[in-house]
Amino acid sequence: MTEDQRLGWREVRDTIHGWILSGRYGAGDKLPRDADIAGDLDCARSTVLRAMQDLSDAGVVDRRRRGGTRVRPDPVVRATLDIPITRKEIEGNGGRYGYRLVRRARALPPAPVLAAVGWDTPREMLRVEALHLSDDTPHMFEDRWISLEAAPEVLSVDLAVQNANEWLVLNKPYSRFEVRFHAIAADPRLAGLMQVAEGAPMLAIERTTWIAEQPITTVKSVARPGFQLLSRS
Amino acid sequence: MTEDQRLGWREVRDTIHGWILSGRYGAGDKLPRDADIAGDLDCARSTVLRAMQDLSDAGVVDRRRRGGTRVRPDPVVRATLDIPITRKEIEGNGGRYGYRLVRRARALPPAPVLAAVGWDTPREMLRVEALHLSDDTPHMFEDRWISLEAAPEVLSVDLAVQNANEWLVLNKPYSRFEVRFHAIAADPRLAGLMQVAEGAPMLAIERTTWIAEQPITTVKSVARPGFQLLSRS
DNA sequence: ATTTCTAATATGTACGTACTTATTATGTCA
DNA sequence: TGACATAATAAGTACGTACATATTAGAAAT
Repeated sequence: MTEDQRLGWREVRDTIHGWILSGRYGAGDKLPRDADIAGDLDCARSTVLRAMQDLSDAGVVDRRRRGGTRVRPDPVVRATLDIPITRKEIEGNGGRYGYRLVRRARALPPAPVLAAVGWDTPREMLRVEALHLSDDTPHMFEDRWISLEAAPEVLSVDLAVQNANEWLVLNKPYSRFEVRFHAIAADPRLAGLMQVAEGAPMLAIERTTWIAEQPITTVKSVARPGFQLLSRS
Repeated sequence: MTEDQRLGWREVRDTIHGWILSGRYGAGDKLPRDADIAGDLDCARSTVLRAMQDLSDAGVVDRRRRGGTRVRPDPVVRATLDIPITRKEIEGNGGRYGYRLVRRARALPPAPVLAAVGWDTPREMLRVEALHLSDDTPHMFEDRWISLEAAPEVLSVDLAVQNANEWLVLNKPYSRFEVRFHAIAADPRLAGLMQVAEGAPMLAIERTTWIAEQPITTVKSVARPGFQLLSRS
């Protein structure tokens, strides 16, 4: 009746993590080989491997093929956060979703946009500005630039009706993306669009997506004051 | 000579992801059983399992034990971001790290702090305010509350010398945490401490950690203007 | 019709083997 | 001493089997 079951990979992970937290292995120290740990804990090497891969994903240890496993010298807090489709987020909070196209124009991207997509020379892109509304009050403003090379079909989409974000999500898979978060002050135009005081602090989320090194779109979304991004566990 | 190797789990993952992106399986659709996919793609079920678990982690599909695998109806962008130890971040950017204790006092936590740690009734905590400096200019200000039940030893640490964050990282492992990001305006006191204009927009990062349902600490860190959090891939 | 039990089923876990691959020692030659 | 090839090593991948476990569909009972 005593709990003498074999260890599962989560238990193995927590055991190893415990060794690190207790100081038995400090920052930079080399851990035993997977095979030896497996022997000590009486489980299969593949179980230790799984445990170790989880610790590696969590940023607790570094693993290299012949170099073994070491405790990461610079512990980080690794947060995973989900950025939902704005419509879903609003509807999930019980709001009525609304969408308003503010601007749609072909234009040459300015320097910050070029930097975001990683281009040296400007090439014409489609610029789309839009407001997402929750119960008719502004929830988020987005200023988006779309590559006409990666997504020429977007020119024939009626963006007054169809939300550019959702069209892209459905039609333009990406292989790589980058997200930045920072705080900005509402300039007069943004303040007017979002119906907030000029200079109000707002959370900006900048996202860029690529497919095979070719940029698809870059977007700066600015959220309603009070908006929070949350990540648990 | 023709590339007729068996598929690896990443290739299997990308193949399945391709089915979803191409619309062959739409939002909410049920995918074939792992075993059938394994048969179709000529690989082991465990390889499909691995691929599927990756897609599940990435938020692309939902898996349930007897219910099978379905395409997630609400695609999300899942970003993983590393929040480094402030000292490491400053030193990594080539700055000289400095630390200044602003306040250290026992106090009863106000409502927002109670809400963050999940307490109903206030119990005395240690409040620590500190500035992190890069080359003597303010980089980040933190307002921290530490549970005296979870970490009574902190009372005997000289926080004028030792940074509370680093002491906690080294001495108080946590099992669960929560992070929030939002934008705030600098109030007069914060503006003075951070040497920015009153009302300047700043990125606030609020973190709370628990060990076995017992809160350890909650901290609100406010970063220098221009500070960005970045997440790739 | 509603609840409760039971069986079927798809994913999840664990194991052990065989083989691959990246990386690091080390040993040889110039 | 340094450059370069070579061998040793530890993690990574793939597979197949056996079993565990959650969940759901359907049958049986109320």
